[in-house]
Amino acid sequence: MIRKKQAPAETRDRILFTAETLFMERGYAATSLRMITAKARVNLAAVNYHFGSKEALIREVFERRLGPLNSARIAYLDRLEAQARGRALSVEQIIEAIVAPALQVTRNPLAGGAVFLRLLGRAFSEPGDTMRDILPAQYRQVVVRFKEALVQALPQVPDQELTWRMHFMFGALSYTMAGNDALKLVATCNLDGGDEPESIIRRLIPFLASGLKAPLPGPNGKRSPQPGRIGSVPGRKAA
Amino acid sequence: MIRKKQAPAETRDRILFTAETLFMERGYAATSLRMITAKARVNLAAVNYHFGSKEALIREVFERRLGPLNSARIAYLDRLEAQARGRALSVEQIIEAIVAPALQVTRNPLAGGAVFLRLLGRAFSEPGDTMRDILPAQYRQVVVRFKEALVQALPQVPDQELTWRMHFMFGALSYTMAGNDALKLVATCNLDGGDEPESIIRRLIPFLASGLKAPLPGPNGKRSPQPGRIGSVPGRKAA
DNA sequence: TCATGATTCAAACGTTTGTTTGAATCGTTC
DNA sequence: GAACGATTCAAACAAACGTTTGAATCATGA
Repeated sequence: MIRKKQAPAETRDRILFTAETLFMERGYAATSLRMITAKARVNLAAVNYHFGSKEALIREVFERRLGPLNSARIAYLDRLEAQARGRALSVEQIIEAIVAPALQVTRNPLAGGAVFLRLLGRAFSEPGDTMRDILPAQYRQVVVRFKEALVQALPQVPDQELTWRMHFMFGALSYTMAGNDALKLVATCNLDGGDEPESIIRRLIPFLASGLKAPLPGPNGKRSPQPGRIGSVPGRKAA
Repeated sequence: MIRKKQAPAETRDRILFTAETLFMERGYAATSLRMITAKARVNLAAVNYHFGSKEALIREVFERRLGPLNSARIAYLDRLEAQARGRALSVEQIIEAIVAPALQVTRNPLAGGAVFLRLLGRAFSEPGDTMRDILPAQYRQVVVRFKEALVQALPQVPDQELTWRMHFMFGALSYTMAGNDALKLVATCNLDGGDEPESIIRRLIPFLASGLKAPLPGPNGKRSPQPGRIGSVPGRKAA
């Protein structure tokens, strides 16, 4: 007994799931609605019927995943702070509140699995007007909340410096989540067994924590520890 | 007296320059040849005449910039090692050899300026077969060379751990170079005067150096300093 | 001055794009 | 079982895509 019609709302979900994968594999602009509907085995017009347009589809792909993920991050941080009872959290704990919910996503295929995280990592460097609207709206709350926590944990780091270090952290984070193929480039040694999400994160947290806690350039911020102008050619005549 | 024909090879260069900008602003797949030729004020067929195809154009855009940049990085590292006369370089020096040539590119509009670096940062997370061929070929030499240098500078870090830390470093680096608009996201404070390339790099180097030099998880690498399984929910019942 | 090769140009090529249409088909309710 | 809104379907739409063509135009050396 084969069903000729799928269950209601099943077409919608299958489009979302397939689009998520294809956007990750080939990018937004390079993925056509015909690829999505063919792979999802739904009619071409179903996308415009259920979502209205291609842009509305990609927006939906992100919002249904990013909302819960970022809410989990904030909830994780809330619980840590409640446990600390007023004492400042460690930098490692704060970073853990960012990456642990993401790790849980990779463990749960129903929440998007690793596919969505790779898509998310790529979205951060995808240009175009589409992402410029979606990401800031979804992330503003998280950024403000974690910035406050980091100010508590690192009171000696000036505000502007901390903002940049958070920027660097999000860079390494989104790049790592993208599971970039350029990784194979760096891998001059075999990474056997060390590339599961959990072990990656165990390596990433100390790296980021040390970066955030890096010593400041100088007491007054005027001079840099290394002498000379950065970018100037080191003594050619000495060689 | 207006010239009706441009100087030879001027059309070629104008296509390269305009394509570089548009690929940066809108991405590869979302940029059409008609946009490029219209903005460059050349004929549509000029692209296929001078380059053969759209894919050959993007390849040319990258290769003419990336080759010199990576050669400069290796030359910079060579000079530092010659100056050191057998002594191991500091991690900060090695990182400087990576970012300083990039900084010089931003100072020289003829070498691509900041436009190419933003394009490059985005290319690392752009999917598709096109980039999968170009980037590894252009970067293999650099990666091997700098890995050797970092092994010297950080003999206590295991090979596999160092590979991952280099991966994180390239992540933060390419993300920063992309000058991502998500930066505005993190900026809850004003970054007045602190966003020139030079001052960004002065902040980036200590961050990355501290990350690379981060303490190892444990003497045998079995246990993590923070107790408990990462990703597990911190005591809900305690809150 | 004329012939030659390189380059530019307008126009068209065949595909593919996102979107729309109107009829067919479904599950549900009366 | 008839009627209904919701959904699916094949087909077509105009627009934009990368590419090709053949004639026009250029710079150059004989």
